[in-house]
Amino acid sequence: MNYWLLRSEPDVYSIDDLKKEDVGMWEGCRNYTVRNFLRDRFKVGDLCFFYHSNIAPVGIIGIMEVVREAYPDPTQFDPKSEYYDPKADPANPRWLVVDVKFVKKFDKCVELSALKANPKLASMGVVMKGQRLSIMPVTDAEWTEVLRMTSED
DNA sequence: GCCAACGTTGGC
DNA sequence: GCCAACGTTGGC
Repeated sequence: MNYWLLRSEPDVYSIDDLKKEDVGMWEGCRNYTVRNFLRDRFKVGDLCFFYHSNIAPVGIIGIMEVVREAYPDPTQFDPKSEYYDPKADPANPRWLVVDVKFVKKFDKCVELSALKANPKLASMGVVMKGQRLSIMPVTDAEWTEVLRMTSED
């Protein structure tokens, strides 16, 4: 199984929104690298960090689990959606989603500044400059280390 | 709101 | 297939 980090702006979709729904569709990814992760590497049972971007505090706020593997993102065909893609072909969809289930919300956000300050996480995608993917793989070691940080004071 | 960095597009 | 221009992202 794999570990992932999924970014979302809480304005658009927050961990509290996911908690309310319990199972949510991770919609709106419009990047081919991310699409390929979803298509090729996301498996049921994979665990994901939920990362809040753009609004303070920026950082990892909880955990979710993949409960359904990749299928076509319905928003690409919906002209009313902000994710509508006029070039998307229903016979050969470009964009995919997975379903994720709420697992837990951390008592305290593991902030980006704390991630950056931890030398063990120096190679973690999210702390690296210019790394803008909304979905990134997380290594076993990084996963364990971030979890350890949630129990720090 | 700014800016750096990167992905995507389109002309050639 | 290259590459410049443009758009978008995300942290601050």
